[in-house]
Amino acid sequence: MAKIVDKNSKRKEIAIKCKKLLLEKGMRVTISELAKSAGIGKGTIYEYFKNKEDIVFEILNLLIDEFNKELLNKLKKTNTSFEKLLVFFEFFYKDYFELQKIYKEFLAITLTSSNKEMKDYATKSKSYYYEILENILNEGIKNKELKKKAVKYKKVIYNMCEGLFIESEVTNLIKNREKEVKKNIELIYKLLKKDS
Amino acid sequence: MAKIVDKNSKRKEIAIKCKKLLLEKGMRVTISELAKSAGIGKGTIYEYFKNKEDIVFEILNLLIDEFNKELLNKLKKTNTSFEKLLVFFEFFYKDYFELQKIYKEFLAITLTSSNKEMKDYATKSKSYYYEILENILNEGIKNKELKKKAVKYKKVIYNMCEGLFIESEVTNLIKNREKEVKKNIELIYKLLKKDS
Amino acid sequence: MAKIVDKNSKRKEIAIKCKKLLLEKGMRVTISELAKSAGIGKGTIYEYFKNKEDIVFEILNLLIDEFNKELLNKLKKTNTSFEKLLVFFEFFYKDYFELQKIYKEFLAITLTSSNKEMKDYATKSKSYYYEILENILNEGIKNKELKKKAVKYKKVIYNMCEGLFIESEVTNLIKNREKEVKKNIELIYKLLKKDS
Amino acid sequence: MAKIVDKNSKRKEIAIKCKKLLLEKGMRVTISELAKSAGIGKGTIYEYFKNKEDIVFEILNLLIDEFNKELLNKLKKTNTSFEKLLVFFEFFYKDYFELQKIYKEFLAITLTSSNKEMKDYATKSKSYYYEILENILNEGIKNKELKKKAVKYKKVIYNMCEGLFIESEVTNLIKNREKEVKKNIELIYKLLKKDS
DNA sequence: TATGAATGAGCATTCATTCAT
DNA sequence: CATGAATGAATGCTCATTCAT
Repeated sequence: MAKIVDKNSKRKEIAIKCKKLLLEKGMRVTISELAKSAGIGKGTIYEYFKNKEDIVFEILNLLIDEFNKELLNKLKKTNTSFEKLLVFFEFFYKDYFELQKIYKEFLAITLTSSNKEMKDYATKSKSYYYEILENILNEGIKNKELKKKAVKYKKVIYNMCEGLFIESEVTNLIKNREKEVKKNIELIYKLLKKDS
Repeated sequence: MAKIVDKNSKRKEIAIKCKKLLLEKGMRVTISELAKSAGIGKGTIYEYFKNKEDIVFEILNLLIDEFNKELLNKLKKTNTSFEKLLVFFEFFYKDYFELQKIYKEFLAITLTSSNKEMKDYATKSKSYYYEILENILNEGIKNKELKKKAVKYKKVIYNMCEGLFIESEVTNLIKNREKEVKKNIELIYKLLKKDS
Repeated sequence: MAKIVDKNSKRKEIAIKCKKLLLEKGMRVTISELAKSAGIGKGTIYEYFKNKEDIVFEILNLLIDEFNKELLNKLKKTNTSFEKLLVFFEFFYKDYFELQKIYKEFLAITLTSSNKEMKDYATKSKSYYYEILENILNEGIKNKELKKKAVKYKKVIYNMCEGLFIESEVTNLIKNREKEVKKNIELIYKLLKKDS
Repeated sequence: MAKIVDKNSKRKEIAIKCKKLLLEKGMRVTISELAKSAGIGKGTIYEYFKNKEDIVFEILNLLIDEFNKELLNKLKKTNTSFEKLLVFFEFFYKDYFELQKIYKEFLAITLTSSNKEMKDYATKSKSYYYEILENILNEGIKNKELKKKAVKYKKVIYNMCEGLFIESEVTNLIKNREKEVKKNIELIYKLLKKDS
């Protein structure tokens, strides 16, 4: 009998080994490079992944899973809803520096190609963050920190931050992204604060 | 001196002739195609433009200038600051449908490559829109439609819309983009209205 | 000795299981697919067959054996030598439709690669058909249907049909292959008929 | 002004330079090899040919044109229709040795892929040879060498030879192809001779 | 004996850019 | 000034075969 390999765990294993290179090179990384960085042959990649997109996607998933786990951890350690909001956004911009590069590539690809799987993934992913945001806002409402209608503003808040991310990547208008994000969240927050 | 002016006007002339093709084919257009559509030789492109980016960029400029001109026209025909806000964003999403395709590609490129010129351009461009937005908000304040602090929210408003654009392109979460944008602008607007 | 017999019968067994797939996919079938269709591992193929050619070849043998058996059956049911001639050729063109696809691929490979085994096989196979044809013609002579020299024309007859097969596959000149073959056999037949 | 090149004559020129290599390597030749053998860059091939098939096809055309020209020359130098028949077939088998290899590849390709252009070409080509054959037979009839109905046998004759070609390539049954062809043509000829 | 995981050679094609004319 | 012919780097993917278990 031949060695039996758990295809799924091997996928993960390869993905993990390729993580660093993808973060360095972005989508421009070649299959050859990925294979080398994983210490396997080019053909082996195709034993575990359908095509280049498939492996890049797997690594992306890996990174985002890590990110989400840590995000939840960080959120637990905060008290007020405002703090939570800040953590929510600063986390991505400040702590997960690596992920931003990939996220940019992900955005770039999803904006130009119309890959259904990526779109589905983005949908699922964004829904997840909306949920977290909703929970934060609802908690704030419950704690009398925020007006009742605050929860309606989750899209405003999230997309403002997304927009700021784009702005900070695409223009020279933002010197200090963390400050800028904080400042604008504060602005919104002021309007949503109870008794403002 | 005369030469430089000529060079510049020829640049414009070529760009104008290539406008349609760029809108059709997006950034994937080839130099050969552009040259043919301008009725000139491939080599001639390189007499007037440094490289492919340069010409694509020139055409982009042209398109955005047109867009801006029409935007100002539309804004003149509106009355309240709220109307103006709506026009400001709907214009791009609804009326300038073609431009969106290019804009997506522009975003995709600027997000991944770090082309200084494109960044400068995006900076200039965004500043310009911020200015318009500021004017709208100031006018609203002057007309007692908006609270005094409303003007501080220009970044919130703009980037929320940018974020919504991304969301509508990248996820399946938005069925009707115009409605969604309107809804969220209304939400912000409520908070910024005088006596809200 | 026993082992060798086992090896051989296992070869046949595998070949039988792969028959359908080869007819479906032609020579472009992959070893993986063949192994799967035989319900065995890829490596096991190489226990029983030297290489891909070897297994494809074995299956081909199998198919042609079947063909030959049925051909003889059909021939038994005919009376005149002319009928037999028609059956002989129409059988392949009309009844064994699937086999033609493989035969074409077989021809293509044997024409380009110079595989000794395939050549030997083709030699054996063609000799066999020549023999059948010779028998038919001799019978016709015995029955006073054909001139004595008719048997010399076996190569003329056979290869004319082979040539017509190629023509019908490679050009647009033949609309109805069966008719064309019949027509040309008739032409030859007229010349070979006793008292023509 | 740039150097102006007659695309069509350059095509021919490249094809001529690649002729030898194609004859040596057959369809398995690579674009790189062809380019090198023509002393040009790989990309230049694609300036003059749509794809690999296109260039191979062009070279094939070239070879067959040469062949046809020489064939007509040879035919002029013969007297009786029987001689002409022999020349017609021996020419290909004996004199145009190179062409056979390519013809085999051509057959192989046309048998497996269903390239419309190649099929059209084969149709045109075969029609041309049928015409020559028809002329030979008609001349023989006019000269009282052949029976009137002889012309009907052009397909029989041609395809018999085609079949013999295949047989000689694919089996070991034919030691001396020229003799075999001659023998079988003689057989047919005897039947078609006036007063046979 | 059976397996299937691992392998890597092999190849057509595109296109921005250059530069000789 | 204008041209367009020439270029060649760059890359994803397949699949027959091997061999460790």
